[in-house]
Amino acid sequence: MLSKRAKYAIKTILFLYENKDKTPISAKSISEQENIPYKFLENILRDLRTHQVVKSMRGPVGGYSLAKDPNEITVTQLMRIIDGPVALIPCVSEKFYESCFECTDEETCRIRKLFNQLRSEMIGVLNKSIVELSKL
Amino acid sequence: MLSKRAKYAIKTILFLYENKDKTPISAKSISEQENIPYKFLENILRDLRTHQVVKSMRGPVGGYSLAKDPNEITVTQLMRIIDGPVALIPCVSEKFYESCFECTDEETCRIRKLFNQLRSEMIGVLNKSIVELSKL
DNA sequence: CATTACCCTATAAAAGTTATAGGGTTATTA
DNA sequence: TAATAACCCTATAACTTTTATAGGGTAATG
Repeated sequence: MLSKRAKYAIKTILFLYENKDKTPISAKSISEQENIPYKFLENILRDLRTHQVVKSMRGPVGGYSLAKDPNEITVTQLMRIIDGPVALIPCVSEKFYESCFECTDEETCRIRKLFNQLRSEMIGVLNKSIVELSKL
Repeated sequence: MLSKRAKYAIKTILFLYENKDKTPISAKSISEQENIPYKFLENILRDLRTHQVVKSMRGPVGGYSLAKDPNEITVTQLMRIIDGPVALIPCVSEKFYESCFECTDEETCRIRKLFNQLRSEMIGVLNKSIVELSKL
């Protein structure tokens, strides 16, 4: 399951994109309009900032705006930043690989083959940019 | 992420299928050969039995065997029995639908559209039978 | 220089995952 | 017919992750 954190992150980025003429937008404002607990949102925004998806301005009239071309921001990226691996088992993850100690041989593991194929298909769907997502 | 429970379930069913000439097979034997904690396995087997994927025989020389044609047992089924929904958000789940109260309108929600498409693709990959999985 | 809004660390409440404990019941087979 | 092997069932413990909340610090605008 997608975590609420990740869902909030996607909603936040979509919101910033669709209101990019009004930026920067305060966390408080995002929180109210998207129904995201304020302090929880701040925490998420910090992650997004660390990963340079979002940039911030301090002081009154400060707030957040996208740090890069929205065509370059994908759902996959956001999921990886917030939730970690897209893959359903760690031994087929591209960015967060870990051997799963249950299986003795990765080369012949059928479960691994199936979930590797699954990961490919998932990324095919999720590699949509925020611009594309906005048009759905 | 796939839970260990689900992974154990898949391994168990695959094991029963590939040793179907020797059935019934005791939980103890499965536990040892597949490296699954015995009591945990019993618990998983109970779920599988309840859902008629597996049947059991008591007494000495008792154990477990597949309750139906292995061509009819799919990975999707096992995942649903053990982990619940395949979908990554509840509002697009076929078997475990729940409205996600964050979004106001399901019809227009773009996140929903994307994850609905994702679920379709996932099921396309995961609807493999144990027989097919065995051949991978 | 007061206000607004971002910034940061710590921690708590709740839920989910991964088992473990301890015993009860059934059916085979010696 | 009794010992034994194996399934059956409930409860709960240990651990991790998720979902926040608290409380204050820091920068920049008007």
